[in-house]
Amino acid sequence: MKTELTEIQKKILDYLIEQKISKGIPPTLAEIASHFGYKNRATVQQHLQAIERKGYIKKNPKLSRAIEITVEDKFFIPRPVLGEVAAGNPLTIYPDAIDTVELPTIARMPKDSFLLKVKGDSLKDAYIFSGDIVIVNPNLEPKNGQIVVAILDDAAVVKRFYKKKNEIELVSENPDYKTIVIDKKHPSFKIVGIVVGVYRSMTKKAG
Amino acid sequence: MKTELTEIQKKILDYLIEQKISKGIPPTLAEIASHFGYKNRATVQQHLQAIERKGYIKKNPKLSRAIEITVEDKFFIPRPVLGEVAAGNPLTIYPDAIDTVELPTIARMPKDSFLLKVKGDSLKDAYIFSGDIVIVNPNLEPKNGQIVVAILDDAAVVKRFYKKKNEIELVSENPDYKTIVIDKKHPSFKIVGIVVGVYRSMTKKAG
DNA sequence: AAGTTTACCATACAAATGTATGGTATTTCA
DNA sequence: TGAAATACCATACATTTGTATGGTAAACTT
Repeated sequence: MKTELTEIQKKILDYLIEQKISKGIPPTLAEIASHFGYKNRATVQQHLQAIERKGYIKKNPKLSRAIEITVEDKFFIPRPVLGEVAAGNPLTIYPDAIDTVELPTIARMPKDSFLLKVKGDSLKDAYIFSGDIVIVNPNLEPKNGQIVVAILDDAAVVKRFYKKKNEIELVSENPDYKTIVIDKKHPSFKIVGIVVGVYRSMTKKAG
Repeated sequence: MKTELTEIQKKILDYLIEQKISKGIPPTLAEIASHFGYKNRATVQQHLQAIERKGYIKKNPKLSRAIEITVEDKFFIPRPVLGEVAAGNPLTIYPDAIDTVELPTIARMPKDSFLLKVKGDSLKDAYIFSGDIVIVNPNLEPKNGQIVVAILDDAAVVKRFYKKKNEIELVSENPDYKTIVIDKKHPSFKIVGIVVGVYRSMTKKAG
């Protein structure tokens, strides 16, 4: 049976998965060491041996970058959904996770991103629908035309973003909803982040 | 602009793509050399330089296995499209053959599921669009109404599945496309898997 | 109190790896 | 006919890489 990983081992495994997905190739020992600030590769080597002993990875001896990740269930990674966000009219973000989705690893977002569940159909024409999960990155500067999550008077909306001279426009793709225009100095307005991906699970609805 | 690759260069690029998809990591020079029967790595080295010069790959100097494939559409190898394959084929019957997916050469992603990129808009009303990536599970029995990936005479389609008495119906959500009806005994028909999720990256299009 | 696991460090070394350089033969093209 | 591109070969070399070995210190069992 699989033993539990220690915190550090977990972090290293996470890094392996992240690198494999984002860069396409697993890192070398040296790269892992450098990322975690280790002064030599032997430290990493020993951690990998521990992780392998516990059955989470498999190493192909002598070959470079030949770390195989054997926790295949990890194809879907459970992630907390932080709240619901309105595509139509504003809705509140809950402080705690309201749900969990199993996100495919391809959709694996940079660490700083989070998930929100979309309610409403105002982004219909941008191909985002009620029930979809949007992946939000809070650390990107919004560019005109991008879809953003914004907070307006304590409620969150998903809209297309346009910066004008003195104000910001939040546009719905669906003509049924009016464009929101906000003065740049509006006190309770804040861009939460940019929608970098959309995921929808099909397993429930079978019709 | 990109220059044409020679036959051998093409074969090497194909091998790079195949390895990247099946093994997860690009091969080393030595591995390529051994696969093609070259006696030394310098030969491969020169071919890679040529391929890079022509813009199909990018190499990260000094790092092992650091071959980046820059022709990203090639990540999914296009399979013949129903309509085009046609030329005398019985398949020309189905006029909506334009709707296809591109199958990865070796769809051997993590154990259970693999990814397909959707081309065409026949599933528009099921909220799946051209460019979306669908996650396919080959180990589930298709139920009526579920969206499946099927192979029909060397081309792959994504459609909603309905089992009738003697035949199988593959229905497009988009009324522009006609329903495909296949006899259950059709020799070259095969269900590849069930679509369990849809993912779309928003990072590229910015308006 | 003694043993084990975890978490690092340092040094050492053979093999793997990418790269540089120079050479030969064939084909392609102006 | 001659230059250029292609397709190989061989040798050489500095790094990179994986791995082995030995050591220290803290934390956690038993």
